[in-house]
Amino acid sequence: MAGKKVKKPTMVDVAAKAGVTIGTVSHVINKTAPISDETTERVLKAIKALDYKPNSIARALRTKKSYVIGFLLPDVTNDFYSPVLSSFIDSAHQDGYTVLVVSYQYSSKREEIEMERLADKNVDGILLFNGCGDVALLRRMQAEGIPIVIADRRVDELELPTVEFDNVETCSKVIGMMCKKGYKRIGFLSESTRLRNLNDRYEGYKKGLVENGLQVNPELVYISEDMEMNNLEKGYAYIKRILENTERENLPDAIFATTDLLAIGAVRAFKEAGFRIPEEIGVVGFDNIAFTDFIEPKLTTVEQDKVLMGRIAWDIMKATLAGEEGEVKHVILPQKIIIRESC
Amino acid sequence: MAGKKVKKPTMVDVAAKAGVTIGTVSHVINKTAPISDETTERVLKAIKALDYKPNSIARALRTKKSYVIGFLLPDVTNDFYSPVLSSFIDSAHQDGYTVLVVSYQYSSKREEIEMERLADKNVDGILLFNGCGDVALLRRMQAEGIPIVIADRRVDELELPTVEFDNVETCSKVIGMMCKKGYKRIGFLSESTRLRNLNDRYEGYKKGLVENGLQVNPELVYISEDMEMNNLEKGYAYIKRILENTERENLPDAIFATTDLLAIGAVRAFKEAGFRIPEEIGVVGFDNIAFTDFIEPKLTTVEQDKVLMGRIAWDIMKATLAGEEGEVKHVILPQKIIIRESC
DNA sequence: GTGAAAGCGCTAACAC
DNA sequence: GTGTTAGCGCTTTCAC
Repeated sequence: MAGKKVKKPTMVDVAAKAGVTIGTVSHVINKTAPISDETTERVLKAIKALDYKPNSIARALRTKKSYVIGFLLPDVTNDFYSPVLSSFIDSAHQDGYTVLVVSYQYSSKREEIEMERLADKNVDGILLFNGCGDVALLRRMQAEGIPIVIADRRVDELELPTVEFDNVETCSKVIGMMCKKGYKRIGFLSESTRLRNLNDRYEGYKKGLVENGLQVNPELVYISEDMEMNNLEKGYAYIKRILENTERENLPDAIFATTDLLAIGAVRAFKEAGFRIPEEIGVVGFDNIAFTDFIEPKLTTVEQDKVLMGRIAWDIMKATLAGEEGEVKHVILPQKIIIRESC
Repeated sequence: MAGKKVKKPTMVDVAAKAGVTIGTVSHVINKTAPISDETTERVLKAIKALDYKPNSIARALRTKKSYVIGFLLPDVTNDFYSPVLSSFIDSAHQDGYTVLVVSYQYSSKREEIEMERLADKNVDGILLFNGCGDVALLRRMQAEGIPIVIADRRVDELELPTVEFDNVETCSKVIGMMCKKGYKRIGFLSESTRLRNLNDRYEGYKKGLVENGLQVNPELVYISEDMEMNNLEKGYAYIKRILENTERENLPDAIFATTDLLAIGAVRAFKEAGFRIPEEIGVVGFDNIAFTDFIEPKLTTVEQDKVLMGRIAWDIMKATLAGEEGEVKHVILPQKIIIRESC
């Protein structure tokens, strides 16, 4: 079935048919020299007649531009990353670029390997999404001249353009909001804070407490390193355990969770134990997934505009590609607190 | 910042440094001729010294193989598509291929345009995921010799390899299982059945009823064409409306929903109306998302191995790429009924 | 305005 | 075993 490989027409064929040379054909295609209307017409007609399409590989070899961008991310499946990816692909697309997607599955080793592989594929630029990124490698690639844009993470050591959400600030505001509602013993529920943005949220949490005259109480910091369970179960199991092993007066009066799933799990555990939300315990999640509006009580949470992040990431990439001089761009996107019923 | 473009070493540089010709260099790189150990050594050393990397574009131009596959799907963000994509990328990767991802946002017009664009990008093959696919276009591309594999959809008119889930059979089995539990008025809740696999599920539903001696009752077929709401709200709103407008004896005694989200919405509506599940109303969902195990009662549903689908899709693509003759492959993957508490 | 021709970096057929 | 060389299909400089 394969192999029928009808040889595709090339410029030579078009030139022959139109009675001109390939140089002329190239010029009419790229509008790179003034060609008479009459000749242009003939060439266009030949192109149509043969259904000629320029060979992008040959063009890329000649011009050193492939119009392909590499997008390196931790996991295609993730509800946070995939909308950003999707939006990036769309934006790039509108500018005639196409996107090579590679995932490194949260492995910094794979991340490195894939960075190199992408570079070897001669992509015009690489978007690195939240990698732990070996700084030396990034520096080397930068030196080789391949444009790199970083999303969802800062790289303080390097002059690379970045886009990220304002996690520290937002979380500190969330805590401020919670304090204003009268909560005094605010807990922090999260997966491993080794992930950069989760750690930023932790920083924001602490900052918020301090700014509101509260102390950071290690007993109220619930960080689960368990990688086995999904976040839903994790939040549920964690809170349930706390509820079983803690005196009532030592319990938090509110929980700020770094993920909606975690928060929803926590809500369930609290409800089962007979706590009224938000009266006896306030809960705030993060990300505003569809379920937040559906559970009882509706979850107060933080919304992040992932589509915007994808678009900005592309804008920065485009600017970098165009070789715009001047300041390296660092865009920080705001997040939005959505107040519902749980806090 | 860009533009520093240090000229990368080419084979000529390596050849010069090793004191051989580029042909020899090419041969040691590709092991395409027996080169003496001594020369090989020298070449390798030069390669390392210069940090030479073959230019994939030049190679692609010469060999007509880019080791890039195009993956065209409706939506990167979707929980069904993205795991398949992810698994496909991974598998392809292990064979040295890389994947260009393009989404057509459920628009058959964009689907066509993107197919052509992908072909013009000189990808080695295209995986088309659940498109409505203009048959004429597919036929034309096939004739041009570009390997196409279709996932999640049949194309009866064309000799193209496909992978899909066995929706008809599975759904008919689900209905059989529900009948065996004594349900007699089984409703069907779905989004628009214009989508191929949702329609297949509808066929399976009807087949299951007939096989179990029940009649298809149009009053129990609930298809929502509303595109505004998410499925959670849609399921909830739909069932709520039914509950309000239907006499008790005309209600279904069970619901088979084509999506877990729809089912979860339905469960909520039933519970609010005081129905006991599964005693008074049985509910079955589809897809086995994390929440199914978390709601009350735990949702009976159908699991689909998306990772497997991605892998098989790649296997078929690889075989097609290799130009394997013989039967066009049509792989049909089984789904698995997960019985929990809701039915 | 258009043609001629030199390459982009590589592979592969053919000499020797 | 290794060197030579002809392209792959295109862009682009330079003549005329």
